[in-house]
Amino acid sequence: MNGTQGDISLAVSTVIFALRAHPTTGLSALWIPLVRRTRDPFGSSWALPGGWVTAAEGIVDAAARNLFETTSVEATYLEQLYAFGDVDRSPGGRVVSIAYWALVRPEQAQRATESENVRWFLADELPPLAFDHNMIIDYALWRLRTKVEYSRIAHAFLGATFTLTELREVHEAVLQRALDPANFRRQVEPTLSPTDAVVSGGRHRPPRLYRYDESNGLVDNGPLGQNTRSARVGIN
Amino acid sequence: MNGTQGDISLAVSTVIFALRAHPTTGLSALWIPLVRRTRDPFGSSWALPGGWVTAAEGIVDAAARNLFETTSVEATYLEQLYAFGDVDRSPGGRVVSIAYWALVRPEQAQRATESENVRWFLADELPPLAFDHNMIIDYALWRLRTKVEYSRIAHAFLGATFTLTELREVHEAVLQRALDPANFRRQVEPTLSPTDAVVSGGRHRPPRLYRYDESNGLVDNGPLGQNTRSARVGIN
DNA sequence: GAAATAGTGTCTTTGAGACAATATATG
DNA sequence: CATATATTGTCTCAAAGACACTATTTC
Repeated sequence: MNGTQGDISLAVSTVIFALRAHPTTGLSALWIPLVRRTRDPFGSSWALPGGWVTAAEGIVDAAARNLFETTSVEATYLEQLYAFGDVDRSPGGRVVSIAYWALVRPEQAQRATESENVRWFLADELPPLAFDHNMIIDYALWRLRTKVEYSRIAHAFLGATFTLTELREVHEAVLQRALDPANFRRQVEPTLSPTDAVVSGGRHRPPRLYRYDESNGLVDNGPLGQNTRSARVGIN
Repeated sequence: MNGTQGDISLAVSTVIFALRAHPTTGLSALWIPLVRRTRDPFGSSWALPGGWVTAAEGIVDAAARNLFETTSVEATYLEQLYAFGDVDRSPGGRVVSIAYWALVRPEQAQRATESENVRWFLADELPPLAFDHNMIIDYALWRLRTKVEYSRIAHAFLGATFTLTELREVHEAVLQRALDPANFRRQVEPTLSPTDAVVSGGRHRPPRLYRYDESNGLVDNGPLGQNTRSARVGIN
């Protein structure tokens, strides 16, 4: 038995976050790549990358595939955000969209090169987008900012090793406020493993490099932990 | 343009929580109504109430409708839980289910009378259920228990006015541990409005009745607040 | 006034945050 | 040794929790 519907289309869309310098302040800030639509509805508007779910793939796989196909990016973290299913959210047809949000590292972000159809926008300065995509991004931003405060999600923006200042600057970029270096250190250091290496070259005391203690996951999503995708962090 | 799929069915399922006395301890505990399946797959197994999403209704409306049709219950709180979309989660067909969770008050819970096809189970003592419904319930339980600690969601189990002991017993039932009455009072009292009424009749000092300060919502779901359904609490 | 729950007071511990002080590189 | 950031130390304040104590009703 296959239900009485069949005229509902199922799509996925993904809010992709990466950190880059803010054009005016120079500080690290959140950016999002958007794609230009080529057809109606909302022809030529900017929209979240996404596409249809095929029968042969799970929804999280569909999100990862669409993410890569539209932006050439592979995410280090990918989590379901929310399913949007109001009747009138897509003019001209009934579409239920399952939204995901993703975090990518700077190297990956560079792969989503700007083009006629892909452009990066500051997460807090978006133009009006197609469909309900402004609302979806608002919600993803809220979730990211909330989650940075009670989990180690910030790690997904960084490589395998990092200094405490680098980690702090990720938090500052996401939360949009300065954090006290001394207090920040005391909060996160117990969850980290120091390495033997330091970063020399600056004209000041060289900071130590840390790595995450992999024994605990990045985020506690309860019984759903396994449904969230986290790329393995390189062995070194 | 309608996508390249069309062989994916979209369903909703809802985890309904109500409080009732535990059969052995007598304390308040979480119960869930389940429905017996009548067809394969999983014929005669117990399953979450739910059904197909029709093209004419939003997904949250579909959840509310299925909830009522299968159990005669109207929820005071209804929130989206998660979209489950693994390829193999439903033998014999591709089904993506959007799960919701609901809280109902005791009066409403009584409307879901036991029958051959509807039975209430203790949330922590469930038999093996159809599909991935055990996992869905585990996640709903986790979300409820997490949310009780940082929001006022417990209110959805109670009427318009209540004593602090009644509210504390809701928290205790959900969290499965005793809470100190004095400390509990100090934590929640600032969010409540006292009424002039007290409850007399017990052979002890009569407790005051409180109502919620409606100026703040039950839960902060960020930019999605409006997508969550809360029944209005009666004026009195 | 005995019993039972309602409600208040108080002490301890813990964590967050502000901010001073010390450490160690480079040039 | 001047500079700049790294790292440690210390103080204050607020919230959580344990638990003693007082208040008010019914029987």
